[in-house]
Amino acid sequence: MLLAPREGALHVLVDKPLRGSAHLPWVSPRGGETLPTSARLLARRTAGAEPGWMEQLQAFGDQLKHPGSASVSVAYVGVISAPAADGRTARGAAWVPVAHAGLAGRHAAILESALDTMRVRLDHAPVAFKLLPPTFTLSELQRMYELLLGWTLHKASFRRSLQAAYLVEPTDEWRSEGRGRPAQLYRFAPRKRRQSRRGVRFDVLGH
Amino acid sequence: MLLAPREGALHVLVDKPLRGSAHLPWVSPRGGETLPTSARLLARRTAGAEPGWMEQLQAFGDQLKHPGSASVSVAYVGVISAPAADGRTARGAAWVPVAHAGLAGRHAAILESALDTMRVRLDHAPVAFKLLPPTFTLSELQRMYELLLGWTLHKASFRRSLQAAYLVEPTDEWRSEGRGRPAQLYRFAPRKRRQSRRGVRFDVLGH
DNA sequence: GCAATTAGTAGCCAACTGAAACTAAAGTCA
DNA sequence: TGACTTTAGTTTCAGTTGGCTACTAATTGC
Repeated sequence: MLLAPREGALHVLVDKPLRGSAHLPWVSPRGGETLPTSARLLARRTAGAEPGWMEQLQAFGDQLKHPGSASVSVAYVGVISAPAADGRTARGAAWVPVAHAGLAGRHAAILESALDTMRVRLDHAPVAFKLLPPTFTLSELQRMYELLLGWTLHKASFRRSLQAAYLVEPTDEWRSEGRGRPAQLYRFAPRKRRQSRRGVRFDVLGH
Repeated sequence: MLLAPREGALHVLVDKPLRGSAHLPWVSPRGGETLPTSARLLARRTAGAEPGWMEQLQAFGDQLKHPGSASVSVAYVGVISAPAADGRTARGAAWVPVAHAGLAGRHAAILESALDTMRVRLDHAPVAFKLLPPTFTLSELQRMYELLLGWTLHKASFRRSLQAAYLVEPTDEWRSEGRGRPAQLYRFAPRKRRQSRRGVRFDVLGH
C-alpha cells in the first residue's frame, strides 16, 4: 500500500478497474526476489517511483489450498514524497485521498490498520524526514507530520521536543516564501543519545 | 516464538535437537488452516498449552524458489502463563531463560526483535493481564510487567498511572501471603475513555 | 512487645505539555 | 512612508506527569 502527501491531503494509490470496486495494488513475486524487493518493484511499477520509506505491515493467510503449499499475502506500507508521486502512475492506478478511498470492506480495513501502523512507526522511524528534501523549514516538517498523522500539532511544543531530541541542525540558509518572515532551513542530523527507560503507558491500552 | 514467565525470569521455548544448535519451533501449515490457527496449534503441540496472548510478528521471505511459488515464513510471538507453561512440552522442546537462550545468529536476532515488539505491544494490548488469574494483587501485576519488560518499575508511579487509566477495579477480597500486610485483589475491568491525541515523540526516534 | 516484611499512600520537585501571548521579518497596499 | 497582513520563531505560564523518598498500615516470627 502506497501513501503520498499531495495537495495538502494524504493520498493512497489504488487500482481502479473498469468495472468493480477499487482495490490495492498487488503482485505475485517472481523467483529470486526477496519480499522487500518485490514490494519496491511493485511500487516502482504502479507509482512510477520508489518509496522514501517502506515497511512490512502484516501477513494475511488466505485460504490455504494444499497441504504444504500455503498461500500467504504479505502487506507493505510505503510512503512516496510529493514530487516523486507526481510521476506517471501505471494504467488504471490512481492517487485518491485516504478519506475517500472508496475501497471494499476488507481492503478498507487494511487501509485503516495500515494508517494506524504508519502513525505508530512515525515515532520510531524518520518517515517524515524521508519525504522532505535534504533541507527544509520547521514549518514544512510540522505540516508533513500533521498530514501523515491527520491532526494538527502545536507549534511551540513541536519545536521544543524537536530541539530536545537533537534530530535536526540548522543550516545558514533561509528561504523566503513570498509573504511572511523567511524561515531558516534545517537538515536531518540525528545525534545519538541514550534512551531512557519509560514506565508503562496504561493510558494507551484502549479498548 | 513462545514466551513464559517462570521462576522469576522470562523463558523462551526452544527446540533442542540431539546435535546442532537450538532453534525456534516451526511448522509448515496444513491445508485449511489459517495462519493464527496454525500458530496456536503449534503452541499447543510444543508447549502443551494455548498462549494467553499471541500476535503476528513479521514475515520472512526466504529464498524464493520458483516463479509464482514464494516461500515465506511467518513469525508469531505468544505468551503463556506460568501455570499453563508447566504442562508437558513436546519431546526435544525446553524452556530456557531468554538471557541464555543460546540460539544461533539469525534466530538470536529474531528473538531480540520479538522481545522488542512484545514490549511495545505491552502498552497497547492487555498482555500482562492475560497471564494472571482473573483476580490478582497489584504487586503481582507489577512483577509481571517487570518480568516481561526486563527492568524494574517504581511502585508509586506504577499504581498512579494504573489508577488514572481506569483499567482495574478492586474486589472486596484480600490475600495474605504469609508474611507482610495482606494485599487487596483486583480484577481487569477497563473502562472506555477517549484517547487524547498526543504530540510527536521525537525522543524515541533513536538511531 | 518488637523486628522484619510486604502493601499501600502522601508529598516534593523537576520535567514535560498545551495554550496564549509575544517579538521578528518579510510583503501588500493605500 | 506607514499601517496592515502574513508567516517564523520565542517566551511565559499554568496544569499535568513521573520519579523519588519517606511515610503509614497490617501482618508473621521471635
